[in-house]
Amino acid sequence: MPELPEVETIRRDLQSEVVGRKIKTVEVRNGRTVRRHQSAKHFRARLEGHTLKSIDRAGKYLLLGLEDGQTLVVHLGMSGQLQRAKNVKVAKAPHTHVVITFTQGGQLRFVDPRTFGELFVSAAPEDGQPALPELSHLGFDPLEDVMSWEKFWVLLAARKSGLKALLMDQEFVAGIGNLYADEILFAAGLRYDRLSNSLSSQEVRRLYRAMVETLAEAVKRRGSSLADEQYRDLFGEVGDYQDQHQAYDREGQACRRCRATIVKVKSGGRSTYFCDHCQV
DNA sequence: ACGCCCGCCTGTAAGC
DNA sequence: TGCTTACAGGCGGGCG
Repeated sequence: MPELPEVETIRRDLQSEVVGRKIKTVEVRNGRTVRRHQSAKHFRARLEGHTLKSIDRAGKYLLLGLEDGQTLVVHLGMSGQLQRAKNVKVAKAPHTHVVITFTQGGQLRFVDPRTFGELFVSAAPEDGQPALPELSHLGFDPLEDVMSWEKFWVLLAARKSGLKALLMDQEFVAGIGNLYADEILFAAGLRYDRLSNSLSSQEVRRLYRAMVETLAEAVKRRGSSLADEQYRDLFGEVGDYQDQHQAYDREGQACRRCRATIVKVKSGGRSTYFCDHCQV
């Protein structure tokens, strides 16, 4: 499932691949993907003829800035992929829902079997108005918005939530999903159900450091691709970080730190993997 | 305020 | 072998 490291990997590649390109045509092959818009026609009309100027990221959202101030927002959901097709004649993968054709330089394709992903265009901000009101609910970005651990402690203490639920709450911190929440909590040595207002200063520092370092290392490794997952980068390549996983999808295997057995429980309907010995 | 569940989806895999 | 069920989970909404 694409989380912050996977989205950031795609963002960096998009920067060299599509910035400066002009959109000639947009084909919507599955209207559900552009469900925020009144119609596929409306979505197309806002993009055609415009040039991609910048690529940013907010949590798990990709922000493709256009020269007129609009932003094409992409969320990959569970199974979304962006594919760079240099040649428009290359056969389209099944579940290709949106195809953006550039005036020169091929296509950008959105493929998404489970259709949880979406694309929408956010209007250019009016004078004095904030950009991207659709994403105003997002909390801080763990890689972009650096903060002191003391500030992080204040944020944690203001909540009385289980740590995993809090890490996955996009209004608290943006970009962490089920997989990286488990990896971060393993690295921090903290259980998923520890309450956020129960941490010592040492534990707060460990958690902040684990969050930043785990995500940064996963970006370096171009994200995680598991056997039953869909994640592929812009060029169809898998990531390398799955080899570094300490907890996620390792039920019954030996903890790489203490050799105890990694256990799996359900929490909030989601699978949670942890070491009952290392994580307290 | 918080935990938990559902519905939205499809592909894969386990179970009977 | 073949059908049915479970599971994967991001997100928004609802409920207790």
